[in-house]
Order: sequence, then structure tokens, then C-alpha cells
Amino acid sequence: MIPSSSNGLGLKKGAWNAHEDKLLKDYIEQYGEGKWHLIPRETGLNRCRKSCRLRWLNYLRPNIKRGDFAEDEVDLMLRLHKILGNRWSLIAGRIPGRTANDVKNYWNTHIQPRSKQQKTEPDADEPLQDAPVTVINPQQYTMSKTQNLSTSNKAQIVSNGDGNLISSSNEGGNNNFNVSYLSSNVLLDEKTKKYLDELFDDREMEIEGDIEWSFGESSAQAEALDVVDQEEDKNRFFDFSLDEIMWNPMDSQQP
DNA sequence: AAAACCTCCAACCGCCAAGCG
DNA sequence: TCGCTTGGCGGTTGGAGGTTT
Repeated sequence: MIPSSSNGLGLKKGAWNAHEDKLLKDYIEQYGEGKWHLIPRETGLNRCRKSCRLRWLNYLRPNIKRGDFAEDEVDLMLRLHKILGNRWSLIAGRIPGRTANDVKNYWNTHIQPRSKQQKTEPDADEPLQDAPVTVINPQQYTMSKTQNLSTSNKAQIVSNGDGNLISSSNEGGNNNFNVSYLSSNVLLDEKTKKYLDELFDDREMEIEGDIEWSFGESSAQAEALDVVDQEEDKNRFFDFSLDEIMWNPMDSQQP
């Protein structure tokens, strides 16, 4: 906790008190989120816009869940982290009631120490989960950051049934998952389509067989996720980088 | 009882991208 | 095109409170 003090501009720092919380909450409930730069001026709060935004998002916002993460929340977090990396806001957007800060803190205090320990003390009986996967001349399909997909909308990233990846934008809302470009003719195998459906849609679906996730060992590879369908000996995989979510189907070329 | 140590998490910092004039 | 402002994000910090010695 940072001690209560003020910076060179006379803005207060450190823990918020109940009065400040009330001023902020009342203002946002009346005028809505977004106009952060106006809040200090309009409410008289002696806080910077960033501090106001953070306090609202991480603490004052309605429906924030507190306390320990449930088993299913942790499971979802692990799966999403494998795809998205340290994109806490995207991960939090898929876990109702949890903030990016919550997810990040939980990861840093509970999961990361465990995984570091596992790396230093590998269990001989357990297969290594982070065995590198060779990336062979990937064809890239880029999903970038300008199209919003929110948790409140059903259509997210889904296959359209023909093996093509499609997306739709949301109608506003928070915790957006942002994707701007999806190739309309990326061919997916059935198992992967189902996995994406389950992951990015609210429907529950059964996936038969295994989808194997792994990370490379170099820093560049560590930022990416490869999904390899080894069961059918296909070299199909996806590669989601940190800077842009990359789509790399190895054999997606239509004849 | 108290000092030392550890864990958790709220809050800050710095950076980046978008929007606008 | 450029510079400024703003919103948003991930990484990091450090104090509170709990636990151990």
C-alpha cells in the first residue's frame, strides 16, 4: 500500500477513504463511466484521472466478486492465459466479476510461483507441459485490436460451420475482447472449431480427444501458443502472440 | 511478547494507441 | 503529418496483516 501523500501537483495519492469513494461512485452512477478527466474537476476529488478510473474499475464497480477464486475460475484463467498470455484485461473479461487486477494479482501470487517451482523441480512422472513445438513457415492471419467483442454478447469468435472463422462486434460494453481482422477463409478442423466455440462463446461443448498446448522456450516462442493436432498427425496450429493474435493454420490452403 | 519474515493486493508508474485539432 | 490529450494496459511497488521463530 502506498502511503497517503500528495504529488508535486498537489494530487492525493495512496489509499482511498470512504468519502472519496462516495464522491466517485455518485458521479459515475449519475454521469456514467468514461469521462475520467472530468471527475477530479466535477467532484472536487483531489485525485488524478487514472487513480479515479482504477478505483472504479477495481473496487467500486458493481458486481465485482471478492474472495478466493473458484476452481472453475482458476481453470478458465489457466486456459485463457495459455492463449492470451499476460493480457489480464482480456482474461478478466471472460471471468465474470473479476477485474484485470484481481486476475493479475492471483496469477502472480498463486500460479506463477507454482509454475516456477515446477520448472526448477520437474516431476519425473509428469510429462513436460512446455515442450517446444517447431513452427514451420507459418501463414499468418492477424487479429488486431480495433473490433470489440464483449462478454455480454453471444457471438464472439466462432467458426461458422463451414470451417471458416468468423467474428462479430459487440454493441458496447466493458471488458472487451478486441479483434479486428479475421480471415474469412481459414479452414479449421472440427475439434479446434469446437474448442474455440467453447472458449469464446458462452455455450458449453464437449471436445473429444486432446488439444495439446505448449510453449516454446525462447522469449519469442514463449509469447506464443501453439495448438498441434498430434492425434491425427496434422501440423495444424495456432499462434497467438502478445502484440497481435496470430492465426497460423499449417495446412489451411484450400485445394 | 516481540522481532523477523512472508503473503497478499491496492495503488502507482510508465508506456502505448486512438482521437482530435 | 505532427503534437497534445486521454483512456487503457501490464509491470511493479510497498504497506497491512498474518505467520513463524
